[in-house]
Amino acid sequence: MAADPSDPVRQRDAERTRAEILDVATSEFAEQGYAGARVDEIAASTRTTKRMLYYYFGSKQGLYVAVLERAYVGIRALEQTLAVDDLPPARAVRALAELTFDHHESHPEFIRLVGIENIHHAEHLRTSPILPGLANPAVDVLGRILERGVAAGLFRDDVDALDVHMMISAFCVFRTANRHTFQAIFERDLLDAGRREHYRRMLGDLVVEYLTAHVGRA
Amino acid sequence: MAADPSDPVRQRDAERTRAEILDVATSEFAEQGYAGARVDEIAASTRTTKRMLYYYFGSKQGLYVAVLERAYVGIRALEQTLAVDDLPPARAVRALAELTFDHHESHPEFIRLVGIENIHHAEHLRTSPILPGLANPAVDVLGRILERGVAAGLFRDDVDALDVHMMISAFCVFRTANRHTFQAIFERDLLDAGRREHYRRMLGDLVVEYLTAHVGRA
DNA sequence: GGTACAACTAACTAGACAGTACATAGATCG
DNA sequence: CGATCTATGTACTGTCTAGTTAGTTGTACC
Repeated sequence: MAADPSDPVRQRDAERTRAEILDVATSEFAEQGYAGARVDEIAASTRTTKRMLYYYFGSKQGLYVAVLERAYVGIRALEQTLAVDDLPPARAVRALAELTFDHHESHPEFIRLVGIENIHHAEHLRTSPILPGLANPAVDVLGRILERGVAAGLFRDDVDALDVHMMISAFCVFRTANRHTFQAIFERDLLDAGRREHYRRMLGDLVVEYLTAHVGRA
Repeated sequence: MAADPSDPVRQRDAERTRAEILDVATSEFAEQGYAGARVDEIAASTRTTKRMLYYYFGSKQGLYVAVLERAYVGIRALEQTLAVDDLPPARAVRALAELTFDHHESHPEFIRLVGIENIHHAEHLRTSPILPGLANPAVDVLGRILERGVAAGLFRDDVDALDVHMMISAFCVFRTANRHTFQAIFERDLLDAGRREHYRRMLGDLVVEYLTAHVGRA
């Protein structure tokens, strides 16, 4: 539906047009994959035309990279709201894990984009000037929590922040990313609302039990 | 390279041709995704022509479903070799987790196919007449181990086999599936040979510590 | 040794797709 | 109130791509 006829006085607004294209492109790429997404389809779902898409983003790939960048930047901004430095270590890891859990659950399109990007060996992510160097608040916070936990003799010391981040991500990403094959094969919907608390606690237990195992005993 | 000229006497062999097409299609689909894979490209990497591909599989989608079916059937067959019923429960779960770990590490194209299938909401998997009903040896074995563990008072009783299977899969799938974005962002190769044992032990610890946490104490 | 069917090939086509040439209209500022 | 630049729209194109048409050749069996 290009050029909405119910809006006869077409206002110019570069930022709005850009943002609208990015919104539509995000869901189209997340839904269809990079190769499966259609530039014409994205343009048609916009109040503007395909020409604008090339005007602002240069190419299909340019648009895709812009979508990826915006998605990552948004998540990193959210991670920065983390304030768990006064919680005891075990409580803090659990809080962080649960924040990741909640975030991934409410941003399935981000998870899908990451999955798609992995299919393409992260080649687009790598070509982005900003993405590879983006700061990682969650991992930094995790690093400080682990330090405190190890210093207090509560946590094991043979893992680093990246390992624990990987554990948490793996659980949360799988639940969203592999939902469909899991349901088709096992007839269990991992995102069923009734199971949500179960999995949330399971993740927290998993991480905390692992970190505190056999420490101070034996 | 259709019609290899170094083989002047072209032998007819339906099974070989079929299998060769499936081999090539498996890597092409795993590498490029469903929409990104090119039928011409698959045909060109075969000793036969595109027409044969349609002769045997009807359509691009038919070929893709056949690839998926063969991949799943292969894995299920491998899972059936599991024999851990005489090991003590904790040892048995660890063995099963490590088998999944090893398997996923050595079959990245299967992991990729599953990821691709999830992008498409498992619609192809669902249309397959055999895939949704395929038996699941790993989950059955896991169920028996958990029963033994709970009965012996060693394991917690608030998880079922599917939950534990999910935990194990999540860890193993993430390591392979998200390898590229993880490396691009954190500069750590999750499949680095030097880290392999670390992650293998980490997975075993994770699952066993979780299952045995607070049981028989408190 | 002929016939019938399965296995196979080459060349083609219609439609889809990313990308573009060219024209024009709103905003901004003198 | 005109010059100029930014934003926008229409209509088009060359190429790629899944799928097909119209056959030919090997092989098993009578």
